[in-house]
Amino acid sequence: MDDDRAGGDPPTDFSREGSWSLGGDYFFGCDRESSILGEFGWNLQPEASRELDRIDPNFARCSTASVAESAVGGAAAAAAGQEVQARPVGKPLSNDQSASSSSSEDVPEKSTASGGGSGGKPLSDSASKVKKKGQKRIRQPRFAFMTKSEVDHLEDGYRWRKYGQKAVKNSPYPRSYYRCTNTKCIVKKRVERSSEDPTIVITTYEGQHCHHTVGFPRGGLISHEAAFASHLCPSASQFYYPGVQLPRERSLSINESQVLSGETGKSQLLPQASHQHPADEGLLGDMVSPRMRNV
DNA sequence: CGCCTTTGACCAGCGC
DNA sequence: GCGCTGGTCAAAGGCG
Repeated sequence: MDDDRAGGDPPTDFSREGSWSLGGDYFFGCDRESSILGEFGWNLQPEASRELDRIDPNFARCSTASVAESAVGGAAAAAAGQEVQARPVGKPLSNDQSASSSSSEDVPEKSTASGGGSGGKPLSDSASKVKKKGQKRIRQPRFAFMTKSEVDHLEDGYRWRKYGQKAVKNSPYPRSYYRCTNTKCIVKKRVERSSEDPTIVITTYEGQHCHHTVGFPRGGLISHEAAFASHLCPSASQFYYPGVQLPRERSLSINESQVLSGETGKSQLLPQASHQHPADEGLLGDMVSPRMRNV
């Protein structure tokens, strides 16, 4: 239940997030994994994938997701030793059309130069920013997942600075916007709670880190630990990756309807690792259902 | 003192 | 064309 907002009833009004919703179903296969992950800055060894396979063959194909997610939330899940339900997600795509409109935004950084960010404004130059008129905001690769946690901001090995918060329509919980504190890094992430299940935190990452994770000044564990944990936490799901278009079949292997209705691969993975540090509560809570969405 | 959070306003994209 | 909503900016305040 929790994990799913059954039937096309997106928790947080994803449907509305045009830009975040899929521009087209993009999944990628294992081949892409590493690259994808790499793009996101989640550098994991191939073993991770294998590890995953070993743990749950069913997810083998989705190892990518697993890895990626694990890099982020998986760690926590693993650490916390909580249940992990993997489930791909995708917004029902409306097909090509939608793809055309919103997906167009993710045009690789070419479009713009200025847009990218270099910038003009002090802090915000990040890539996907709203630049001048006429210039579209550039979307970075994104993926989202749901985590069961009491804390909104889950630690993932990087330092984030909150730069905004907005009330979400149809949800009593606000959505927070974070940006990587590394000046050279343009990664951003959004954090919001499911309106249906407050215990679920929906985190969406955008962009890729161009640096290594860092320790937490304020305490917490470091990336290594998280990464390690991630290996133990195979969560599966599929990635929606804007830049990669996968074969239809693949993208439909777990179709949206399933996803939305929560019927899908709701596999529960029980990470045996409990490498959790007492202070890690904030560390990516318990991954509930990773949802990779395009962007 | 530096960094981070909060918060209101502004702007752009999208749907109707 | 208009209105709504999402996303971002930037000033102010708080905390370590």
